[in-house]
Amino acid sequence: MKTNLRKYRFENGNISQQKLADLVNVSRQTIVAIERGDYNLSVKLALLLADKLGTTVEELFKLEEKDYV
Amino acid sequence: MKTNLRKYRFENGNISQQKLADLVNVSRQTIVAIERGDYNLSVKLALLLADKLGTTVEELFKLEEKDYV
DNA sequence: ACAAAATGTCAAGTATATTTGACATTATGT
DNA sequence: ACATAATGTCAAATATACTTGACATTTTGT
Repeated sequence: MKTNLRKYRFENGNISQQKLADLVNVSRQTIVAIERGDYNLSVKLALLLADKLGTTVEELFKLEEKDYV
Repeated sequence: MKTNLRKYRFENGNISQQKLADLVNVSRQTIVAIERGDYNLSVKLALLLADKLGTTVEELFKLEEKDYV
């Protein structure tokens, strides 16, 4: 699964990892892990992130070939 | 988090839990748990379900008041 | 140049998503 | 009425999301 969380984090207020983490109530390490990719976060967190960054889950996280069954 | 997976499952080809489970490669129990609600599935599975049911994650899963920080 | 903020990364612990198996109940088709 | 498919539910095991803490490196502002 690919993500452009980092891109949206910069484009949307240029917010720090820590600040974003606080906004959605997770640890900074979780944000780091998500940005690093290959991290299958929960849909609730994905919805919160999309909400705070003013976008959609589909825009923030994209399935790759290997993800489809 | 609220879900209308069940509604979409019926409206979209009237597919059985087992068949949907097979489509996204999880066990039927996982589908049951998701439909029962209060189940925080992974975003990858959410994206797959939305894809197979021809809708979006946002349409399939909605945050509730208590989910917002 | 210096201090402070932001980021990268490792490791160990806790919470919970997902699986497997099994059985009971309810719906559906013939 | 009967067989089969679909669903509800429980319990135990495994995989993994997420946390906490700690330290090093890089970036940014003055």
